[in-house]
Amino acid sequence: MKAEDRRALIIDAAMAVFGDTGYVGTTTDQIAREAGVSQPYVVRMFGTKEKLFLAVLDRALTRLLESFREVLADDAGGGERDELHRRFGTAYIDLLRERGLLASLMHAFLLGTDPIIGKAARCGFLDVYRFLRTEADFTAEEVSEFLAGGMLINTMLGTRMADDYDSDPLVRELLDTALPTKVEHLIEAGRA
Amino acid sequence: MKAEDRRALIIDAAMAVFGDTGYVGTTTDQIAREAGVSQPYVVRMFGTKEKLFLAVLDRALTRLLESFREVLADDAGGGERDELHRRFGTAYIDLLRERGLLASLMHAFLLGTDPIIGKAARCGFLDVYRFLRTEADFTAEEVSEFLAGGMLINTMLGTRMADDYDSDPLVRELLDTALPTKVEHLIEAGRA
DNA sequence: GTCTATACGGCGATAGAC
DNA sequence: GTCTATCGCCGTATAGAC
Repeated sequence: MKAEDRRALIIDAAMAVFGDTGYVGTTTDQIAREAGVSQPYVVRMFGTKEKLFLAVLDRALTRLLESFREVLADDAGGGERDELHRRFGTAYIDLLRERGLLASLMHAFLLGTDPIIGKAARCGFLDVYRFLRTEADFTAEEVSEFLAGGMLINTMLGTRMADDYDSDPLVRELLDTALPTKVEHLIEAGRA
Repeated sequence: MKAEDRRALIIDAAMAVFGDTGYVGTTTDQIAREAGVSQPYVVRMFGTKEKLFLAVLDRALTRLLESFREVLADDAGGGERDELHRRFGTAYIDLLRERGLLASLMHAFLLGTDPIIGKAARCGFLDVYRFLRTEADFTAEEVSEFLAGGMLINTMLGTRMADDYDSDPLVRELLDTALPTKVEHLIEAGRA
């Protein structure tokens, strides 16, 4: 297999595991096993664990903005404002299908004290903010509200709250209210 | 010094450091230095690092609900609904003064895959949800919106976004919009 | 391009003195 | 109640073969 394909494969594996157990809590060995390669090869290919995480972060942000740009392209300024917002919400929820993507993002957002990763995370968050504000023409209040909902979803994902969806009616209410669309994806993601 | 006082002191120190670098990213030695004691003593007093983190989590949740109950007590059902919500928001922002409290909470919320800490985090989150829903009489939608705003604040805290408050006008707009009241506390907290 | 073997450092936890 | 000394493990990274 070519290095480039292997690289993409390892990034996907890393995203999945980083999403589960965070940057510090994940070992390069876990990632290697997930990707079906040896631990030293993972390090060799990316230089350091830190650089691998940065690659995952970059991938996640690229996918996120890609999805959002698609929504914008499909819309083409014709429809109503509320409908557009709803479709951004749906696009976000759909990203839950890509294992570890939003979870890795969220973990990155809590690494602000790390000089390298922290800076990358702030820049990435701002890129999303800038997109919604300028390209999608949200007002500052609209962006804030949209991002807040997103962070609540990410938090629910992080707590694995969906694991208790059936056993606790309060959890059911919480998730049904917090999510803009149906909850199946989150439950899937939570249990994967 | 008595063990009980030392215990409280170490919990405070641990909250500060865990808030900065998370559960896995924090060493018991860092906590010990912050508390001005030896590393083995920290472990000795709490048994394990995990139990120490659980103590910090418990402390944070207790303080949070304490603050909220005060708001409710002061209000006594007299004022308007919106005003009460605003005061809950202010109470939340005030907790940013207690170093590492909200940040440690947020880190706990991303540890859902940990069998022990994850369960505690889910229960804690639900306790807050239950309080707002039943004691404070929020509707499910009101709770969801309130929590979403809180999670956005926590995320901004985690990214240390406030460090760029002066240098980037977009950051300024983001923080000014995302925070229900004035931003000074967060900036303080972000730079402490 | 990918592996095996291994060096090296760091961290949680224990032992035991004072 | 608190410290010093230290063990043992684990994880990243390197060396080098195939």
